[in-house]
This record gives sequence, C-alpha cells and structure tokens, in this order.
Amino acid sequence: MAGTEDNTRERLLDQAERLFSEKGFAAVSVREITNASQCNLAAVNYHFGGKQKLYLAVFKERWAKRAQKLQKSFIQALAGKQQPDLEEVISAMARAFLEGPLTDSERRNHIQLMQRELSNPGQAMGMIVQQVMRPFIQNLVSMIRPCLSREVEDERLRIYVLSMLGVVLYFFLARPAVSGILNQEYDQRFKSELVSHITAFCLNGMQALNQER
Amino acid sequence: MAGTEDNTRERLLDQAERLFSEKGFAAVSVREITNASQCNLAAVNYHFGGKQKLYLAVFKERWAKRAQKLQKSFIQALAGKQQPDLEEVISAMARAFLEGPLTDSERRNHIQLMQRELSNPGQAMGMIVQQVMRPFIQNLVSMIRPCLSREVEDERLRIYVLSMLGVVLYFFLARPAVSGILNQEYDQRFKSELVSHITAFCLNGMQALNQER
DNA sequence: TTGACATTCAAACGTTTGTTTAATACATAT
DNA sequence: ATATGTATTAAACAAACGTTTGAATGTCAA
Repeated sequence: MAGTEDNTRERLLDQAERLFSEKGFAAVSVREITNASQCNLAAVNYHFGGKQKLYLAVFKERWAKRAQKLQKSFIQALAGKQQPDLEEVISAMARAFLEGPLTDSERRNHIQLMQRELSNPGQAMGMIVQQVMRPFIQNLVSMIRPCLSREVEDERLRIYVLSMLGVVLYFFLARPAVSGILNQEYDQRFKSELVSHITAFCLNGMQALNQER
Repeated sequence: MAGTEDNTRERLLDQAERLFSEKGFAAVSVREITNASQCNLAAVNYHFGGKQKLYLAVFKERWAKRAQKLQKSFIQALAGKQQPDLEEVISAMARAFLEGPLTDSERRNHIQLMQRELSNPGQAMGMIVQQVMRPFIQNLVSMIRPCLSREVEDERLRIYVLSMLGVVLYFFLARPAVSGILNQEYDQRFKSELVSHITAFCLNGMQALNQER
C-alpha cells in the first residue's frame, strides 16, 4: 500500500452512519450497508470485525468528531467576547445545533444517532455522556454562571442547561411530528425562526434562576 | 365462548408493548414476545395476523387509551377552576406526564413508544399526531391564551406549547443520560423537584409571549 | 519474475427470522 | 352423543440474517 485512502472503509462508515441513524441498529442489515456502499458483503467483517463493531466505529470515528466540531463552532461563536451575555450564549447554543457547521444531513444523522443511543443505551452511551455531554454542559454552566444576578448551585444550574438542550433537541428529534402539527416545512426560514424562538423562550426561562426560590 | 376474556390476547399486548417500547420494533422477535407471554409462537398470527399488525394493535388498543387517560387527568386537575392561571396550566401538564395516573412502567412504555414512532415515523405516526397530539396541543393553546396579556397568533402559541412539551418529554426520554449527568436517581423526590423546575422554567419562558417581538 | 501482503469477491455456512400448516384440545349448542 | 366453532399446539416452511471461507485480485519490494 502506501497512501492508500482505504476508500471502502470510509464508504462503509458513511452509509452505516446514515442507515443506523435513519432506522436504528437492529433494523439495518449488513447487506443493506454493503449494497449502499457498493462493496462486497464480507467487507464489514474484514474492515471492522462485525456489524456491532462497525456500529461502535461509527460513534468513535465519526460521531465523536462531529460532536467536537459542533462544540468548537459554539465556542468560536462566542470567542472575542470577554463576557458574553445570556442571550448570546443561548443563541449560540441553539445555532450550533440548528444551523451549525454541519450539513443538513450530517446534522440529522448526528442528532438522531445520539438520541437513539441516549434513549436506548448501548455500548456507546458511556462515551457520549462522559466525553461529550458532560464537558459540553459544564462548559455551558461556566459561561452562564457569570450572567446571573445571584449565586446558584452547580446542580441546579445543570438542570436548567439540560432544559434548554431539551428544547433544542426536541425540535429536531420530533421533526416529522413538529412539521405535521405546525404545517411547516423545515426550511431555512423556519430554522432561523426556531433559533430566535428558542432563544427567547430559554432566555426568559433562565430568569427563574434570578428569582427567589 | 361467551364471556371469554381471551387472556392470551391481552398477555400478548402487554408483553409486546413492553418489549417494543424497550427495544424497538425490529429488535424484538415474535418468539421473544410469545415466550414472555407464555403462549405458543403461532398465537401472534392467530390473534393479530402478524408482527406488524400486533405493533399497530398495541398503539390502537393500548397506547391510545393511555393517552386519553393522561389527557383526562390533565383536564381533571384543572377542573373547577373557571380561569386557571398560567402556572396552574403548566404545572398540571408537567404533572400529567411525570406523576400522572399511570404507573412508572406504564409511563415509561407510553412515552418511549411515542418517541420511537415520532422520530422514526411508521404506520402509527399519523394516528398519534392527528388523534392525540393535535387535540392536546390545541387544548393547551386554548387554556393558555386567556392567561396572556396580549393577542398572539395561533401558530406562534403552538410553537411555545411544543417547547414546553419538549422540555417535559426530553427529561423523560434522555432519562438514562440525565441520571448520568446529574448523578441523580429518578425517584419520587427527584420527579417532584423536576415538576417544579419545569413549571418555573416554562412559566418564565412563556413570558416571552407577553413582550414586544 | 518472484514473493509477500492487503483487499475484494462469490459462495456457502449455520442460525434466526416471520409465517403457515395440520392436528389436537376444549367448550358450548343441538 | 354429536356437531360446531374457537383456541392452542408442535412442526415445518422459505427467506433473510451475520459470519466464515478460500480463491482471485491488485500492489509494491526484492
């Protein structure tokens, strides 16, 4: 070999990510993946050692990097501002998930894959929580704390951050249902409308932290 | 026959609901269901006509009734009050989902089953949206509208209601992840803490509707 | 050219899948 | 008792599943 780009392996990861995110692990067959990747059936076992290990490889080699990219774009959006206010933080978070650095299909794959693993914990869940979600939430917590007018315990603040993430992710997750209920397509116009709605809703929601308990 | 209670059919629906909600449609085999139901393999085809039709029967004969029960308990909680204020409406909604009339396992099955269908639309999705979600959301909209200090278009109000539902459902959905991140068990104490948090967060969030655009 | 290595391929492996079949058991009505 | 319709059973079905195999490629160094 030499500078072999191992194209088959990459194609397998591409299609596996897409299909697993669309249908879930059990509903996708190895033959479906290899057909979509235009390679031989045995390629999955040759390159990854089995279907289950391919699923894990998708998370380790694709999902984790997307998550980093997403968080980088969030941090980037707030760079330069010494002390971003609450609205800027929330808007940057919503934007990272809804309009961030990923393409539309990348975004859909990414979030649906995460959701499947979070609500149906498999072998990748530990990695997601510890290496991605925990740091990201702690990051948000430390950016939000200076914006508040009173002291708040870490745990209470984390629940509020989770609530905001819940709003953002749910609009994504239940996308087909949301479209059906609102009679709205998920086009660019609707997405930026969503960002400003979410920002307003969460910005006000966080004000509960500034009130007496 | 006569007053045959058709016990096998009921057991099949019970176990199918549990297993489908825990693992998803594709990951559950007919043999797994019939073993858990302590009946013969052919019973699924005899009573329902196939695995797919059993899945639909779970939604029609079990899920839909649970959803009605849930909405009834929400309406009941607000009965008597001629003009419930916003906090009462929101708190009743959160309580209906988190502490409502269902047992813990019923609740988990119910919400996870809905979520699977909403993010992975199958044949039951249309029924869920049109017969359950749309009416429930419209119900919430008409209860919330009188609480606002300014006129708001229907569509804008619906987005806000969806946001509140998002918060509630996400805390349920990502339950394993939430527990992992907060180091909290989902016991009774934490649930009622969640209800008051969600109420506070959403109550403030809805205030955005009372502000200038 | 030869040898060694990495990759692809068609074919087959043994299981498990959803579904069907035909026989049996059981209750009720005639 | 006999007939009738419902429910359950063990056994078998073809199809699809994940995985393995061994031969056929292609590639680069010696």
